[in-house]
Amino acid sequence: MSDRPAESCTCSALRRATRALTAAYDAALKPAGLRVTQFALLRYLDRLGPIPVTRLAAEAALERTTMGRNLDPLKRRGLVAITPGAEDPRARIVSLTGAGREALAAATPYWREAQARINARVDPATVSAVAEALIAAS
Amino acid sequence: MSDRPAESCTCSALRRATRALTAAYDAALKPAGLRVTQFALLRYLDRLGPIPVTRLAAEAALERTTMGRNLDPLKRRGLVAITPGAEDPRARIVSLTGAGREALAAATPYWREAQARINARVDPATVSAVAEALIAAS
DNA sequence: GACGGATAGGTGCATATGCACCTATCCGAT
DNA sequence: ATCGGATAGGTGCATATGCACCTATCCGTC
Repeated sequence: MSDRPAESCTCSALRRATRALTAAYDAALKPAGLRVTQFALLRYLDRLGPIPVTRLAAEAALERTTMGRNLDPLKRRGLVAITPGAEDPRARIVSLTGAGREALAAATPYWREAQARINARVDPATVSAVAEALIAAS
Repeated sequence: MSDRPAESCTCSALRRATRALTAAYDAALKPAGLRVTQFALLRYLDRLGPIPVTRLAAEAALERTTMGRNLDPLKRRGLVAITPGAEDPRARIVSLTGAGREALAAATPYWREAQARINARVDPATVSAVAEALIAAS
């Protein structure tokens, strides 16, 4: 057991903040039956349209296999559809279903509420700047 | 598929930054055979001394059961020991073993290196401030 | 001393994350 | 036409995270 005040770990501090923030968003989205990760994924699909898994993963800066698995619960609930690519049969094209679009629309007000609550207390531009700087520095 | 530029999700941005930062720290700590979560846990134990799981979880702002499971790989590798509490037999007292102390010491230079690299590029005080503000706002 | 709420912890389940390794297909060079 | 590297994706494994629900023990009150 050491003495001396411990220098705080930048990474652990950020992980902790992310846990707290994720819990807040998840709680806000709970009535819509989505987690913030799932909501973000549906939003990507809405913005990008039908897209292969690997490109979707690149867009979200997620590991390819992670994206594959994150799609599973949405697939199971019928919010996204996965079809083989027309040109390249290896590709799996992910797209929003009607139910997915509805779920996204239903969840968006809850997300906006969470977003507004947080953004009112912490300047979102600052958060963005810090986040981008950390990504660049990593 | 909507048009209009998408307002970026504060939570997703932070999650993404945390993934990147965690990967950087994990890579830095790889020679020491620890992940940043595990390193942070060993550091807590070093600072706090033998401590029951629930209190350790509270210190780290982690869910109690999450802490229990995060201890598993460290337990398996003999870096921490878990003994029943002397006064309260329900309590499980977690403590650093000799091997745990050695692993912590061996990993610390790698952690410092990662910490220095990041802190040189992103002001750690700003990161701390943002992290704390987000925790308070959540 | 017995009862009942509070407290310490564990287990099952589900999601989130990434690595190592595998298969299948594509496509350019020969 | 074929061969070999590149590319799309999946699976197994391990960790990280938290919720719901369970047991065991403690302790104050009667």
